[in-house]
Amino acid sequence: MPHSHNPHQNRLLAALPAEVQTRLLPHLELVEMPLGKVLYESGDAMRHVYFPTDSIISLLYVMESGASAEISVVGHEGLIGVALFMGGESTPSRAIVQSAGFAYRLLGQRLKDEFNRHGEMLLLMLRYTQALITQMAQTAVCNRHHSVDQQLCRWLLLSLDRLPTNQLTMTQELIANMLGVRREGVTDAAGKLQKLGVIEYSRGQITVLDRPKLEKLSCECYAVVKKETDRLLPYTLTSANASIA
Amino acid sequence: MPHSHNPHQNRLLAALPAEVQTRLLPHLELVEMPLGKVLYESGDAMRHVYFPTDSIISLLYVMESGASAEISVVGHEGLIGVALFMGGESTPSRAIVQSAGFAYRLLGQRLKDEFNRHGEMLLLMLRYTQALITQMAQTAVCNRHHSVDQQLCRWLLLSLDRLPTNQLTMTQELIANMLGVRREGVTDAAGKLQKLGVIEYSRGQITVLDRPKLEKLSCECYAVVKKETDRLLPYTLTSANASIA
DNA sequence: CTCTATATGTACGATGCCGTACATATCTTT
DNA sequence: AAAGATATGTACGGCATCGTACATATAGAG
Repeated sequence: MPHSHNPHQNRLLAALPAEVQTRLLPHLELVEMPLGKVLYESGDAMRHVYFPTDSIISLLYVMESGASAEISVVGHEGLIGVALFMGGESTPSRAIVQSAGFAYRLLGQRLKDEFNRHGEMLLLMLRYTQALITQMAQTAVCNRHHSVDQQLCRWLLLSLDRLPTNQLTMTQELIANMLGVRREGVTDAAGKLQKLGVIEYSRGQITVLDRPKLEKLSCECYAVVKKETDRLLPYTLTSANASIA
Repeated sequence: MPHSHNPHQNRLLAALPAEVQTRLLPHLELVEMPLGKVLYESGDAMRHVYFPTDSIISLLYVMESGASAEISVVGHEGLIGVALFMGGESTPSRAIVQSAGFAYRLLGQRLKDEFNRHGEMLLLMLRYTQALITQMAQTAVCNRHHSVDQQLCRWLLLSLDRLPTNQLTMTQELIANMLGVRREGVTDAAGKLQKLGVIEYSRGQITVLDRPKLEKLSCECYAVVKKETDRLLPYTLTSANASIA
């Protein structure tokens, strides 16, 4: 599918004032994001931030035991590398491509240069960071209280929102790593959804057939995150939310 | 215990350059934080930020079902109300006093005024926010993979770090709400720790007798959060980390 | 000093997920 | 077409936690 690439496919880049976009454009580099690529490891100093378009990146925590759990999902609504401008430069998590696609890359220093102009870029990035915080918080809650069945629904919906189609390329093994459960647990949960006619899958290709039912089967966590993300990230930044004062 | 209060008892306030401290001082209001007081509810617009000194505040998520789970703990190392400067003004969580004490309160507008001077205040607040993010992420992981026994240890250590003594005033019922488990589960876990001579408790008074052993019994999550918080929040802000560029 | 509220202890079946083992199905390579 | 690799299906005992019920202990109020 040879479709054209455009920075506006990322919601954050699209929301920036024209002036900022013009300044940044020459520095935005389109990069391919193959499945499984690690953008940074736990503790790595980050050189770039990434604005995904049709790719999905997972923030994954890998424990001493080797077990893992997804902290949050980032797609065209956000960016990878908030630690770069939050001041820490690194985080104790891994950023790994969960669904192949593209992203625009920007040198960290360029972003900071833009911040130092004291314009709207910083404010937008902070708002996005709050959306990310919401997602992490909800992940914590979900891990505590909801069943694997519910969590799978939440996870599928979060992924779906970040893809142009209703098809996910995603093995059950991979999903299990993200949810931090056994692969067999995902098999069971996915089997139930298939039996209900909600999804259809085979060898890593998942098609969502009945999204409304998927939302009904999901826990409240999906809706909370979605609603808050939409609240925090208007498609265009208006003067109303463009000033810190 | 009639000890004197001082804004420097909060690590963030203490780390600010003298010039900023001088400016803020007239606006910092010492307020009492009684156990159970709700600083803000989910969705509330926040008027103030709070810098705890010897109090501990929980960010708690309350689900539709009424079940709850703690997202993060905030004490003298941090502040309550990051959403105020991150741009969202509210969050889908409750801030509730988990351990009584005091805090300094600052009108949100004063904080934003200080931010608009483009000084070090913003940078320090962002660094703290990253520490908070780390704690939330680790909570998510911990909820997924660790036993109630381990989580209780982590939770006691996080609380202990924010108190001046090794005594916590904390019923098992309250701890259960924070961890998002049954009260009986906490009774069991606490009973084991008492049998091991690690803690001693009765009717809401917990004394930690053997902190090293408590750390050994805890999962890695405590150490990860502690280390990252210390990395991100030096006790004094130096020029090395005072500039976004 | 008694009463009552609060805090903690104990028990037990139900359940959801785990660890493990192995079977089956589908794609890829040769 | 055969062989190997990958993905998915199924089964089963084990265990942590849950939901529930009830008992006991301690503090504070009257």
